[in-house]
Amino acid sequence: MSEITSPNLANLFDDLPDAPQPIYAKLKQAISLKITSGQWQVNQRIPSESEVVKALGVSRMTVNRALRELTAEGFLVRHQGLGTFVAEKKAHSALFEVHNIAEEVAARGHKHRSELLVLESAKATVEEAMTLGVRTNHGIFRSVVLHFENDLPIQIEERIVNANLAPDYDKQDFSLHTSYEYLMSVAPMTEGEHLVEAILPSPIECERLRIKASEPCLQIKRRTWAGDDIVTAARLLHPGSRFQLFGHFGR
Amino acid sequence: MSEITSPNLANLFDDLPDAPQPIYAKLKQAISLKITSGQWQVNQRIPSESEVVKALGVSRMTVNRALRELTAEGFLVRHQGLGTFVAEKKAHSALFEVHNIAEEVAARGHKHRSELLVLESAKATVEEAMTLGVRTNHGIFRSVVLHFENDLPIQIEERIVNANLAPDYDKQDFSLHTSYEYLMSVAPMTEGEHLVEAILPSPIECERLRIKASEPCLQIKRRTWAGDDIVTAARLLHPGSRFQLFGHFGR
DNA sequence: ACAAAGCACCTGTCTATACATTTTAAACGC
DNA sequence: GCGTTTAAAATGTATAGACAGGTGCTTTGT
Repeated sequence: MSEITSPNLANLFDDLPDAPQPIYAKLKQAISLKITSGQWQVNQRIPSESEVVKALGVSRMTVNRALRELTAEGFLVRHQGLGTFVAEKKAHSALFEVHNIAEEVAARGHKHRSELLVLESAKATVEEAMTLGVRTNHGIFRSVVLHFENDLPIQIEERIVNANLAPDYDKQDFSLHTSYEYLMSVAPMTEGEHLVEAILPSPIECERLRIKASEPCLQIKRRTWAGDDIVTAARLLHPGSRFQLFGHFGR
Repeated sequence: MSEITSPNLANLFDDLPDAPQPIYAKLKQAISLKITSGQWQVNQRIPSESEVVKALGVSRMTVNRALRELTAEGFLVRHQGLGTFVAEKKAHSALFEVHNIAEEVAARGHKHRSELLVLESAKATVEEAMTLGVRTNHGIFRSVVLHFENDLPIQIEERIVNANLAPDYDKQDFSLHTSYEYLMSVAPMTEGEHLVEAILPSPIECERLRIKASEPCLQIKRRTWAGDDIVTAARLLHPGSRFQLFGHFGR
């Protein structure tokens, strides 16, 4: 609850595809985009319901529904009498925080850094197109990043990115933000799937992770979509001795 | 969409604590109770919004909110023009189906069988009480079951069960139903958490799973609650070469 | 000066109404 | 009898209005 002033609302609906969808859905999308793109910072106060009503000429109940659902999804925190604020944690990491390893490491009070090992642009091979689950001959980016927690390797992140949706992926400075953060800003994910396995990594990977050849690793393969388009396919490799997944479900 | 008739609504608010809470919340609680208690079966049609309005004298928007949120939470499925139905799948298995390995094996068209290795009744040790997260000196059951898929070991299921909630756990025939199925029938879970790790199993476990000592395994530790009471804590061990977890998330 | 009351603003909920869209079934025309 | 139209019912969304309750600032009273 640091900021009290509310951001401008004139450009709320910018950069939004004008696919026919309900007002509340457009509002949700616009607001979550503001948040994931970083235009609205964590703990910043966002416009009140009545402000949005006045600015956009919609009903308060419609705004209320959008804000309520975004709150349930973890984007926002609301306080009666005070206002609505951008939430600390991310919605989709309610189950698996590994989306953004930098954030998770920071949450444990540890130091995070990363090394960019590979970053290249290419036409997708047949195999990569299969992995992405898209029609062939898409332009793609491929990146490999090694993440550290307190200078100990914690994750190898291998990623194929749909160049159509993230045209500037190769121009990013991944020491400033993770690839996940950049991808969320240009193509916020709406769906995803992951596959979790226990494997023995390759010798090269063992070396990079500084582990013995016999140490099992958690491998998470994940594909994420924005609408109907696949955004990225990632393979995350964690040393079993330094990492575990935590999940919670409840009715 | 099998049943067309709607269940009775007179007793909707029975068995509900009359803590001061909003109408929509009471409705949600009452309906989810009908479902988890089995009074409303899967795929059964539930009363329409207007029926609830007439029966309970509340606004349709209030009913709509309750049903909409329960749908988002996976309890219900709604079809415009048709009605509202009890959802097929359990909410918590949307991510991890390993709750019921027998069902999952059957879904793959394979043969499932299991061997009961250990089944004993005891007072909880301090360590077990810690694992269960309850006050000490609870009566518990402990079981170890080996599950096979097509006669190949696929899971070691080690489990501690709260005897207060499942008093007849030791009298079950686990060749007829899995422990998960029995526990769901006597104490339907409302919450759970799991911890996923890649580990190297012990020599005994390697022998039971018929794997080499160097083969990594996926270990899932899971605790589940029914209301405020913990029901069971389980440790599930899967050979990495024969098993992977699949999850899906979407907005 | 200081405490109390008042007030503005915010979220939370509930209601009543309206219209759109989808589906099924009944009524109708031939 | 068969295809078409129509109507009813259900969900989906949007609006306007009302009141409750929480928070913080301002005004008022002493």
